[in-house]
Amino acid sequence: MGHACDHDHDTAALDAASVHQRVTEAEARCQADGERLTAPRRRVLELLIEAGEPMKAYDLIARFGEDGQAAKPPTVYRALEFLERRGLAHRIASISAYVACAEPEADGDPLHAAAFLICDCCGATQEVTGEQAVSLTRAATAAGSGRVLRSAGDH
Amino acid sequence: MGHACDHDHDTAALDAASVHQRVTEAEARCQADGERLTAPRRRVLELLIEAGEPMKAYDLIARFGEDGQAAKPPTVYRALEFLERRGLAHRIASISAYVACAEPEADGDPLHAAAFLICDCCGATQEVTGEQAVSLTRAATAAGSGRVLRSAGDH
DNA sequence: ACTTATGTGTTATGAGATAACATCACATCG
DNA sequence: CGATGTGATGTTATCTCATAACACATAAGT
Repeated sequence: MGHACDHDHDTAALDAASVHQRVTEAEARCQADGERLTAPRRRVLELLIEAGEPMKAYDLIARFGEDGQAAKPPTVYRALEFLERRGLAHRIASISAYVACAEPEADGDPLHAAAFLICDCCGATQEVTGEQAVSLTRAATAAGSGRVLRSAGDH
Repeated sequence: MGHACDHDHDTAALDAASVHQRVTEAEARCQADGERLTAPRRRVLELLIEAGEPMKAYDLIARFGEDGQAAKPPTVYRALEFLERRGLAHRIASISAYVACAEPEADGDPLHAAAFLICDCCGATQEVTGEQAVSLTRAATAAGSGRVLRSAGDH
């Protein structure tokens, strides 16, 4: 998901401490819900948060091991499935990529609706939720200035 | 995309004559725009209209030949790319499927925004456009009664 | 007719995702 | 403590989805 354009997006680059903090918060939320943020799940979440942008599954697979060792696909796909279930990550089907949720605790429901503004020229994304998503969807459609992907969770 | 549930969706099953009519209309629109609805493109559009529901690319590939002969993947993918470009079909990334556009002439822009209500239990879909899409997106999100996928064309 | 655009046919391969099965960790209960 | 059930992991293999690359054909424009 490399950027290759001259304009700017407000990318929230995270330092190591912030990444660790967000992972720890996620762990606390899982424990509170009686779920286990196990090692591979934690590792995948960490990679997603570090990246700060959508990542391809096979990039996660390649980066999984501490020493540059790749993981086996099911390891990462299962972790992603868990993270999605817990509302900690989203799959963006239109670009076959995965991204850490920007606001895991935005509302009571962890499976909150999410929308993504995806820059057509460089792939940068921004997540929005709730009513904001609806109005941004409308605005983006009117402007034709990008793709908007919106998906609600299963019932 | 087989249905396997007991409830009903208003599926607009089309007879052969209606299919033919819609293909002919599409052809007329293409000619008017200086585009060519060539044989493979026409065939793929016909398959999509006949189906009346989203179809997987490889199902189209399998059904492509008149005599049960499969097509080669690029043949169908190229046709789909064309149909999408002309606003005659949509790709539904969340389920990796393709569907004939329900209202190719809904507005001036052939690349109109489209939204799909996808039944989580049987996969039945319904396309909506324009402002209706926005309000249905809102409603479906609130109800949690399905997936909503919305995408605007490139600029 | 010549040339350029665009579309097609074909082979091969890349990218994304999951099925199936064995094994392991852990909580719970007898 | 040990048995048992449940959920998570590791591993192999395979499946589905999609496109690259190249040769050939068929318009459309001059």
